Order: sequence, then C-alpha cells, then structure tokens
Amino acid sequence: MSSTSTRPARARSAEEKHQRRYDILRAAERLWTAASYAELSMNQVAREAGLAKGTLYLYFDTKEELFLALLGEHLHRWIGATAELFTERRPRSPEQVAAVLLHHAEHLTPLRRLLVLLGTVLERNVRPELALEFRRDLDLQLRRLVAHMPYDPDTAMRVLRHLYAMTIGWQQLSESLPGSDPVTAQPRGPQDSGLYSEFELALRAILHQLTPSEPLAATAS
Amino acid sequence: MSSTSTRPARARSAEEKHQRRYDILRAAERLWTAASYAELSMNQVAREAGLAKGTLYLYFDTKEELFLALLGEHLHRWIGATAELFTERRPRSPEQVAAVLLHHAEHLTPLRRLLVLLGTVLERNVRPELALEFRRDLDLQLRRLVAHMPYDPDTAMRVLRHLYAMTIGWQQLSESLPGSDPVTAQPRGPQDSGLYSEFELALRAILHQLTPSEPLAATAS
Amino acid sequence: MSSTSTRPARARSAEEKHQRRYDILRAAERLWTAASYAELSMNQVAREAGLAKGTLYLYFDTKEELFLALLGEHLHRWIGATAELFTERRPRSPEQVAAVLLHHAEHLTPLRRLLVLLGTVLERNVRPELALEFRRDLDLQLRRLVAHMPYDPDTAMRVLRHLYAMTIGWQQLSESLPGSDPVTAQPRGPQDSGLYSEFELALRAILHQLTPSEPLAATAS
Amino acid sequence: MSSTSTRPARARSAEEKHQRRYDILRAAERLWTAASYAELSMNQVAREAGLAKGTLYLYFDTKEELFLALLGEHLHRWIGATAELFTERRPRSPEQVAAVLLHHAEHLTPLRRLLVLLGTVLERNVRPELALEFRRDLDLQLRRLVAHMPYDPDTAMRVLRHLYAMTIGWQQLSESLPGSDPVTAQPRGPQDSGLYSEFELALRAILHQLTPSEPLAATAS
DNA sequence: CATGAATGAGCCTTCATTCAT
DNA sequence: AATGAATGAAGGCTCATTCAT
Repeated sequence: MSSTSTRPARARSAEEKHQRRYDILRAAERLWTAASYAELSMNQVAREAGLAKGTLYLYFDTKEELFLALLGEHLHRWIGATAELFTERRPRSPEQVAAVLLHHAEHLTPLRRLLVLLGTVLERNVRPELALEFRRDLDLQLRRLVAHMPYDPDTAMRVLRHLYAMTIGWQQLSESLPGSDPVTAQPRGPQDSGLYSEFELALRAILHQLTPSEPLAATAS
Repeated sequence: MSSTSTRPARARSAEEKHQRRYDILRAAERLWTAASYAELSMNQVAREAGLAKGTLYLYFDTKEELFLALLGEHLHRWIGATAELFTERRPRSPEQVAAVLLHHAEHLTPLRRLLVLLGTVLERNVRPELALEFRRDLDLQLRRLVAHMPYDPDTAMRVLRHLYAMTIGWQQLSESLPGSDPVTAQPRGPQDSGLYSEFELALRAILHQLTPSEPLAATAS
Repeated sequence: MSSTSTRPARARSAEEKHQRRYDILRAAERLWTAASYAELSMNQVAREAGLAKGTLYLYFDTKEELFLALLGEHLHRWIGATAELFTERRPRSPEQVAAVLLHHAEHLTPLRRLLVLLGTVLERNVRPELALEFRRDLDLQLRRLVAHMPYDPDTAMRVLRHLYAMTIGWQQLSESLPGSDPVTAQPRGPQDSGLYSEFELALRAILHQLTPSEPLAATAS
Repeated sequence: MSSTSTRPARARSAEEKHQRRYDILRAAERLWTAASYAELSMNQVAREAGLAKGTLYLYFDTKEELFLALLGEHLHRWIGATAELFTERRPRSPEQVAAVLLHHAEHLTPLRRLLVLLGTVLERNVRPELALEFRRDLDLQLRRLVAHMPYDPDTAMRVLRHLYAMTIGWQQLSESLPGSDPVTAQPRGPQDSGLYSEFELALRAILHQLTPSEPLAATAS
C-alpha cells in the first residue's frame, strides 16, 4: 500500500497504465528485497501494490513475466548508470575500471538475486516471444555499455561476463553463510577479510589479467 | 525408473538398504540437474527412482533431509577426491593448484547448486541434531582439505571460497546462455574462448593474486 | 451438491458471503450426521457444498475451525431456543422442566457429538484467540440459560450436565442398535418402551432427584 | 515390548496362537488407555506387542477387528465379574444393586471408551459376519447377566440399558472437560460434587424409578 | 508363522490463475 | 479496467494394508 495513496481508480490513458505497471513492479521490488521468489506470492505483491490479485494479471501474464520485467528494469538502470559513469570518469587502470563497475553496487543486491533467478525459474513459464525479446533487449543494452568501456568490444564483453559470474557467485556465497550481503557490506578497513573485499579483490585480479596495461582510448561517442 | 531395472523388490539387508538409499539419491540428483528445488516434488523423485512416494519417507524423514544427504554426499566426494589429488601431485604454482582444484570439476555442477540451497531451504525442516552433525562433518572435511593445500590455512580457505563463488557464478552464467556447462564443457582448442577457459583463467588470476610466489612447503601429512 | 442448486456463482456482498459460509456449515453438518470427524475430509465437505476444496479455506482457516464454528452454531441455537421456552412456559415441576429441555431435542443430535469433539480434536489447530473467544461465548450463553431455569445456578448447572451426559449416552446407545435416533424418534404411544421414553424417564428421575419439590421462584428477567 | 519377554518365536500350536492374539490385545489395551483410536497406529500396537506390523494382520484382518475383539473381551470380563457378584451378594435395594453394578467400575474406563467407538468407528470396516457374531455373542452374555439380576428380565435389561447410556454419557462428558475420569475418580467426601458422584446419583435415581420397592426373588441358578 | 519394506490412497493445505461481477 | 471469490492442481506427508523374503 505504501506510497501509492493517491492514484486514479482506473488507469485509462496509456500513461496511467504505464504508471500502474510501474507501481506493481515497485511493490514486487520492495518485497523481493526481503523474500525469495518461492516465498513471495502474487497475493502479497497485490496487497503491497494496493491492488487486487486479478489486476496484476492485466499487466503481467504470469508471475514469471512480472519478475522478468523487474529484472529487465534493474539491468536497464544499472547499465545506464554505469555507462554514464564511464563517460564521466573515463577510467583507465584496472582499479579505476573496477571502481566504476562497483560504484552502483548498492543497487545491485536485488539485481544479483534476479539474475540468479534468470537461470533457474524465470523464462520457464514465459511466452517464448517475450523471452526472446528480453534476450535481444539485454544484448542491445550490453552493447551500449561496452561501447563506453575503454577496451575493445570483445575484451569489454569478457570483462562484463566475469563481473556477472562473480557477482552471482559471491551473492550466492553470501546467502549460504551467516554473514550478510557481500557487496553492499562496507569494507571494514585495510585488513578486512570480509566477503566484499574478496569480491573486489577478485574483480581487480580479473581486470589485470584481461586487459593490457595500456587500455585503448575510450570509444564512447 | 531409469537405470535401476534389476534390483531386489525389497531391501532387506543393511547393504541393500544402503543401496536403495543410494538409488533414491541418484534419482534426486538426476532430476536436480534440470530443475530447481522448489520445482522438484517428492512424487517426481519417487517416480524417477521407481518407488512409491511413501517409500522415500522410509529413508528420509523430510524432503529437506533428502537433499541435505545429497549435498553431503557430493561434498564428501569432491573434497575426498581433491585432497587425494593434492597428496599425489603436490602442486606448487597457481597453475598447478588450479589444475588440481578443477580436476574433479564434473562433480561440482550439482554440488554448487546444492550449496546454494543450504543457506536457503535446507536445514529448515531438518532434525536439529542432523543439521548440527552436517555442519560438523562439513567443517571437518574442509579442514582436512585445507591441510592438503600448499598454503597456510587462512589462505587455503580463502582460495576455496573464491573457487566456490566462481564456480557458482559461472554455473549460473552458463545456464543463462545457450551454451552448455562452463566447467564440464571441454575446452575446444588453444584459442578457445568458451566459458570454461574463462572460468579457468579467472581462477588462475585469483590464485596468483592470493598466494605468494613461493608457496609454503606442503603440510599434508 | 444437495439443496444448493440456485445460488450466485460468487458471493460478493457480505450477506452472500455469510450465506456461503452457512452453506458450507450445512454441508458439513449433513455429512457429520453419518460420519465421524476423522473420517470426514474437507474434500467431501467441499463436494457436498458444491464448491472447490480451496473455497472452503476462504471461509475457514482450518478444518478444526470449520467444526468449531458448527459447534458454536448448534450451541447457540439450542441454548437460545431453550432459554426462550423457559421464559414462555415458566415450568415448575420436574416433568415440566424435562419437557422444556427436551423440546428442541432434535437440535441436539449433532450437537452432542460435536461437544465430544471439543475436548478431543477441536481447539488443537485453531488460532488461540478464536478458541478463547469460543470458550467465553459458551460460558456466557450457559449462564444465560441457567438464569432462565427455575433453580439456583448450581443446581441448574448440574441439571444441564446430567442432560448432556444422558443425551450423549442415549445417542450412542441408539447408534449401536438397529433402532433410530432415541431423542428425535417420536414416542409411539402410552405403552411405548422405545429408547426415547427411556431417555425421558431417566431425565425425569434425575430431575426429581436433583431438585427440591418446590423450585425457587423463576429468576428469568 | 513390556512383559512379553519370553515367548516362542513362532506360535505353532493353537494354544500358542491364542496366546499371541492375547498378547496383541494386551498391547492394544495398554496404549488405548492413553490414546484415542485415531491417534493409535497399528505400528504402535505392533511395537508395544514386540511384534512386526504384518504379524498383527495374521490375527486380525483390520484395525477395526482388533479393537472390536478388545471390546468383546472387556464386555465379557465385566459381565462375568458382575454376574458373579450378583450371585455372591444377592443385592435387593436399588442402592445395593447400584453398588454391584459399579463395583468393577475401575475396570470400565477402557470399556466405556470402546463402547463409544462401537457406535462410531467399529463395525465400519469389519466383515459383516464378524459384526453379526459380535452382536449375537453380546446378546447371549447380556442374557446371562440378566438372569442373575433380582428383577424380571425386561426390567433387568432396561436397567442395563440405562447403565450403558449413562456410562457412555458421563464418559464423554468427562472427556470434554478439564476434569479427569468420572468413574474411576474417587469420590472426595459427602459434599463431593465431582462427576463420579453425579454419575452414581443418576444411576441410583434411575434404579429407584425402574424397580418396584420390593424386587423379585433373585433367579440366579 | 513372522517380518518389515513397500505401497498408494488419502489427508490438509497453498497458491497461481481464471472469471463472474 | 478492476475486483476478489472461486478454482483445482499440486504439495509434503501419513498410515492401514500387502507381500516378497
């Protein structure tokens, strides 16, 4: 119910409909932060959005589609923000690149968990054409990000792939352990051996390995 | 039903019972490869094992216990095999250590997904004493493995943690892509840029980063 | 399905919902007449009510709650009707009191069996606050009834206790025999030696025993 | 397992078989004292008897048959003991008769609860010929008892019927209440208003009502 | 005769989805 | 467009009964 107090009873215009869809995704996101996919029922999402259960199905055909949309949104957001940061900072050294890639880490917790879902549950009960569209869109966005990175496209893509794998891996590791979020968690000093610094350290090691000491000139338009 | 065609109708001896338990775990494993925990019903496991639903409950008190046993098995197997390999080969360089750690990679595919479960679902509906026993056993085994590695215990544990995270991450990555298993998949030549070699490359980079150029003398007994 | 042929497909208004709840209770009651609690499945109740299994759970959280509601209903009904009858008739002699107590005997058949359940199964799987409310309500109603009886409260309560025990006992006896319901069954004449008259005779004997020849002035308000 | 330590591994002779059947009934009886019919599994009975589950089914076709046999036994025992007591004491007044009828009350708790079962669950899943036989045997025994009572047969049977109904009724009442066993419970003094004395009081009232002040001469052979 | 592993119908309950309103 | 009552497949689990040994 939170933060959607004033709102038209019915979404008539396209814009209102878009807004309603957005509200639903926000509700799902709020719950997603604290509960796993299986634990999270459509009923809860509906209640959180201040809507009836059936209404959700006007905007999303299945539960999976809802969460796939949520994933798309998060990816979009992160890629956009990171691309922008590359343009602003024009990082060169592996450390600098790592810093850029990790800058929006705090937004990543839900994203990482959604990515894990992608390989597990999502796309299972989704219209094939939607799945395909998702893949295409993701590809497009990644290409856009790659264009902003100070490496040749192949290398940049490899870097992203490593980032992706490590992100998921450390996320899962953190969930298997009593400790909390590996990425959001603040490093606690130079001698910190927490999960976050391990993750960062690994990312740096990879970047050193993958990229020549002197990166290409940035190709961002 | 698959591959358990000849078998006594009833498991009378302790050995037969052990075998039946083993069969059930194998059935669960086969299904587990293709479906997530929540998707996988005891009914399916029973059918796959060629047994009735109720029979499963003669061998495992709950669904969680069944999967905890599966996890235990996999851990035991991989740790044992890898520890042995350390003893045999006594690897020194990061490359050599990486090779040992990856040698039994094919065992890891289900293992890493089971490990994810551990922190999420397993141990929820399990007799407390069993959960405790599991934790203790895991701890013991890890210590045993660490003792065989050519690093001081803390470093060795960090290495394992990185291996674990990367393993999971690349697993998930591979599942999100048309390509197949990143670890099991055979490298396809010197210029292969498949997921496997990326995974390996990353592991090597980490090892280089984590370990001093000159490892300790191996401490394996 | 019986006797609920015309009915809205969905209960929208509060009244319709109340009616649906009522239908479910009636269905449960019809089955309850012929089967014990343990034998009676929610599936059967649903079928009898012409509803889907899940629908029952929209109206009752658990099986126990459903039957607790049924018991509450019966108690309420019998106590109310009997209290009213005391007010109307103001009986004095044991015979007159017995007549009042037995007047609504047809309501008692399911009631007494439900009462047995109360101490055995019900309240086991019921929200504590509901159980408490039930106890309070029952107490209140009994007090109300007692207030209408022409005896001091302790004696009145003893009378009710005897009525209760005898009611149950003769109920069971009748079920063990080819004959039908001992209480509902109509006496068949002055020389009738059926179960019903035995029951009535016993009740009268008890009343004579328990109550002084001259009852108190009725205290009904 | 209790008290059946030495016993042949297999019952070969008819006598041994009878003994084994007896052991099973004793085990069921021990458990029956503390648990309801539904709560009591055949597994438990088997364990208590120190036998395997399957063995029970060599002696009883169904769970119901087992408990029907138990009921038969208890009835037999009580009727026999009470008939004997009538012969010994030759009671005349209602109080004396009541005393005889209640003399073995402490043995009756399981019997009463079995009688309740009779009208509820037993005979449901029993071979019809067995049910018939049970009825016939019960009838026979009751006639035997009646012959020892100091009333004409019809009156005596009525008395027994009342005893039966009240027995069941007060049993059920006691189970619905926090208090304990109504009959076994010791009266606690002249002013005791416990369930037991109520039961006794009711029985006396009935006897007074049913029987002429001067009973017939006893007809016991 | 005895065993106890195996069976499978059945239990209560949940929840994504549908559809009458 | 919105609702939320209704659905019913599916879930984990139990236990009286069967049957291979």
